[in-house]
Amino acid sequence: MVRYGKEHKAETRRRIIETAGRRFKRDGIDGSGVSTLMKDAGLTNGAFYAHFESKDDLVTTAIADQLKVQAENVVAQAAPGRAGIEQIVRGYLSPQHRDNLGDGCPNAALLDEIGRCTDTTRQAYTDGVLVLIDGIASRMAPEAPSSARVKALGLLGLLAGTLQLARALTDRQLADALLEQGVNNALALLDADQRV
Amino acid sequence: MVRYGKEHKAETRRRIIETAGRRFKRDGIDGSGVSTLMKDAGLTNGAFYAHFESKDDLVTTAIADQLKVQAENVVAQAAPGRAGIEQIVRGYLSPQHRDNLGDGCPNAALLDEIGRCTDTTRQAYTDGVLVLIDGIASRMAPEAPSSARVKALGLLGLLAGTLQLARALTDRQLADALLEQGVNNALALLDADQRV
DNA sequence: TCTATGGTATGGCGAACGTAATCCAAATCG
DNA sequence: CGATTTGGATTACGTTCGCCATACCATAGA
Repeated sequence: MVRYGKEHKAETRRRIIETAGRRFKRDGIDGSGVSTLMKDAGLTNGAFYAHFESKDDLVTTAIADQLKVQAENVVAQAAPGRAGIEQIVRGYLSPQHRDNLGDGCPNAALLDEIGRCTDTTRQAYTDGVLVLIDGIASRMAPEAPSSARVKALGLLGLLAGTLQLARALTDRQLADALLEQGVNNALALLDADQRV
Repeated sequence: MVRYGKEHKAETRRRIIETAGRRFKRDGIDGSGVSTLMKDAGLTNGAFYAHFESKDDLVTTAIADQLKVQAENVVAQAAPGRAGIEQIVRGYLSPQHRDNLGDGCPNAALLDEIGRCTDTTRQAYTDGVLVLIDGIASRMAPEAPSSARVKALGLLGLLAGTLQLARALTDRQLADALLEQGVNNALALLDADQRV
């Protein structure tokens, strides 16, 4: 077994990606400096460029990683079919998720900032989100028509936007009510979809 | 009496607020420096602090202004009742709006960043968005039950999230399809609401 | 002309990204 | 098994750019 070899560097790289993902979600991409990101990983800023070409390189990698993890969680943890979707929706639009930026959905935390990123980053985002989307779509329409993907994207837009709005409001009661409304909206769309 | 006339300074301030609103929406809050913001207004950075206490002060003011203008546009331009809502929804989830950051909705452009702002800024956002929301709510349920406000917030969340998602995707055809799906979703919610 | 006012020009200070020069521990080889 | 090599990490630095402040100037009204 290699002791110092490839595993060491790969593990360090992984740690940077994971802690950076959390930091980006909490403080934003522009709001997170390289030296802070490295301190989060227990390193100093100079080591950064042995792992990534640039901050943008890390941003792209971290976003892809966040979406991958989220997709795995969806696939692994949620029940199949409509029951799984309802489970996902209720967990997503919960006060716990609203109040936990770091462990939460990267879409809700970063979506408008991602829209301003480089094409490379947005491409990685697009690829990553489609994997997540397919995990959701398979539960919305098991027969999987081509429109299922678009419907799942529509659902994700609703979820992310509602959560962002709940996070931005200072009135917590109103934010709570909005989350409930969001759950009702999401479920209503699913039911309307099945009726057609 | 005042030398330059009150109008002059007030007009300069207004110009800064308006150009800053556009810049924030295009480049983000963290992505916009004070000297850039002032250059946009045709001034140099030093003059900034004759008009605002700090960048945060401008951020708060600009967000409030953006929401005020948006609320006025909604009230002024959209027809009353359900027809007005449909008009708003179709305009909001249009490719034109998606491709025009600077003139677009401040919620879609800045929502997740606003969630990370100071309490003061978030309070100003909350106050401002509620005015906008009431303009929408009055068209959703003319009898105006207390839940109309929450329903309108739910709709705004759907609209903003869907538009953000459409902006982040690199696949334009998919983004177009998502916008259409968003329109259908929004209208379905309105109809479901009326049936109850 | 005198003075208040709005704006410019300039600068301090810190943080940002990125690049070395150096260090130290593990891996390899004679 | 000791010397050498390798490579990940540290420290330090350069440059740029961020926010914020102030000394000065130009203008317009009294």
